[in-house]
Amino acid sequence: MGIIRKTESIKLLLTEFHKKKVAVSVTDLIKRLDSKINKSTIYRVLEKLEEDGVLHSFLDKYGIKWYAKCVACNHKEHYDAHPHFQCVSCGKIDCISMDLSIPKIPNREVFVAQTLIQGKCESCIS
Amino acid sequence: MGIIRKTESIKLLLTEFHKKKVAVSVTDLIKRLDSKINKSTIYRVLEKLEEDGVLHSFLDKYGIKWYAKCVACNHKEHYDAHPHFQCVSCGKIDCISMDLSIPKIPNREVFVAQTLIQGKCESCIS
DNA sequence: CTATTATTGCAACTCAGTCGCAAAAATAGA
DNA sequence: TCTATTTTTGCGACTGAGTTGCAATAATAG
Repeated sequence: MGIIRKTESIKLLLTEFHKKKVAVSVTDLIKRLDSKINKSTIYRVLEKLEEDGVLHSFLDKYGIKWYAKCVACNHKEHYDAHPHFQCVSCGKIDCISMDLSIPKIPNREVFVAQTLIQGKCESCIS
Repeated sequence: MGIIRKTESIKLLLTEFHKKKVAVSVTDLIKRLDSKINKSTIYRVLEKLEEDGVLHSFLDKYGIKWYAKCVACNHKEHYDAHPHFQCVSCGKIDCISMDLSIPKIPNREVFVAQTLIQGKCESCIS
């Protein structure tokens, strides 16, 4: 169902994603917005923004949840076909605009494929 | 460094992977071997077997840790280039023997790519 | 402005995974 | 085979991400 009322928490969280082009981890949001929004609220708002196709989520290599702005997603088609890149040095994650074709597998019906690429980002290559 | 001594726990855990070709979640192993091996020991043994290149690990769509037997891995080259397939109905995970090429990305140094494919397995397609 | 309904904060909880430490088990060497 | 050494195990307590129920608060319709 998603967002019905425009609340302060929702505005604050949307601002976080407007000012950053990269993905943001929920744990990071909780730390930074601690004085302003409750942890449960953060989880609940992000969940709704994902339902609305505003954000998409995925887990990093540690199983931590991240969110990023959707560009081509909406609430009908929300497949996150693009891969995510996590820097092993600084931990930062970017959405890579690259359309990895979802592989077909015999005898199985494939819905989604999530790819997490690991390596060093531009700033961390010394 | 990996396994140094052949203990009962190690034998038991190796048996679990010999009799199954599919991946096994740590939580499942803990439930099934509860009376025989302590939870901490299970985590520690699996970690060592991964160091030795006997098993490889990955996280499923819920962030839960799974292990599977390595076929072409060893302690020097341990890249898990193959994708994993998780059935959204029964939760079972298989290693798919398909060599997805690791994508190259401009300005970044890429080490590993992990792909989790989601869909319905043969038994769950109705 | 008020009634209704969605949203929030709070505190307590769940559950996977980790850690320190003393006890037990495996191995090497005599 | 026995003993000393070192690894491995079990235990219990802990950590930290994410969830839940509920009462209080805030947004919206009318």
